[in-house]
Amino acid sequence: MVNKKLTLQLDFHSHVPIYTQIVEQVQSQLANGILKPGDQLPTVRALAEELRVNFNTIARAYRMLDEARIISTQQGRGTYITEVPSQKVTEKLKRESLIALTERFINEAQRLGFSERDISQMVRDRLKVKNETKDL
Amino acid sequence: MVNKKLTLQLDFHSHVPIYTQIVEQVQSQLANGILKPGDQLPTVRALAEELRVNFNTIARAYRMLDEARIISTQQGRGTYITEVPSQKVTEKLKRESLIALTERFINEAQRLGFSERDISQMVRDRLKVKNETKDL
DNA sequence: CTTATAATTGTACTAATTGTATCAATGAAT
DNA sequence: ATTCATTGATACAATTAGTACAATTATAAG
Repeated sequence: MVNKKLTLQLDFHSHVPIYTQIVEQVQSQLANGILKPGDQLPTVRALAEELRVNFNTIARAYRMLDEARIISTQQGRGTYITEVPSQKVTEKLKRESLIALTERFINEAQRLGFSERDISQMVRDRLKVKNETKDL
Repeated sequence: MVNKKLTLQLDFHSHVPIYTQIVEQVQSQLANGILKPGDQLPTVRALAEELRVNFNTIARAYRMLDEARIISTQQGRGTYITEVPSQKVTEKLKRESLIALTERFINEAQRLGFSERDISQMVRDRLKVKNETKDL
């Protein structure tokens, strides 16, 4: 397998800045194993063109990921997922991914007009259903 | 279709405040389908200039619409009609989409390795945070 | 093989665009 | 005249875009 193309879903109407969306999704994909240590990310310009965004916006996201030691950006070479991210980092990443995932979920549900009660009830409900079918 | 220009009729002699007139007309145009979810509204300054009004008046109207969840204003980016599902969506459909949404969420979270406890705890947690920040 | 040059890539700094916050001025109602 | 809602003026903050630059790598000339 070559050139796993980084696929990002941006919501330009979201209140979440583009660079934050990029950061979150890269973190999530790393936590999920979609991205792996050593993988090269697209160049700031390439990704910018693909996402129809200014390359400085990508650069900003990369800088944030770099500061979080998640990627390593090297002028003139490219950007790569950091090798051997510590157990601590991956745990933290997973946690943050879950937070981001949960918030997206809640926002989506509320956008549909559901109350907090509805939402938490539904989560309980689905977890329960999952357990019951598993026990068959 | 691009750049549907927001057209507002203001009555400067009315005793109804300008910002109220703006709020009402945007609401009305949304209800009439003249404005649709995702549509970008003019910037506060652009609309202010067009209507010969101070941009703070526009900002105030936008803020009210934002608080009413009708639009989403984003500093540095712009203002958009909120992506809200129409009333035409039946309760049943909504329910079904919440189920689907919830199951996708749970599956994602479990794929990240989180337990059911983790997941429901995180949902409670995020809902709580949301409430607290709202009350500021 | 060494060196010069171009191409590619990230960085830094600045500007432009957009909404926010605060307070002052205006004007109508009492 | 006082009060209060409305509007305006000004300064600020956040996001994105523009431009020039520096580091690395690739390529070609000698």
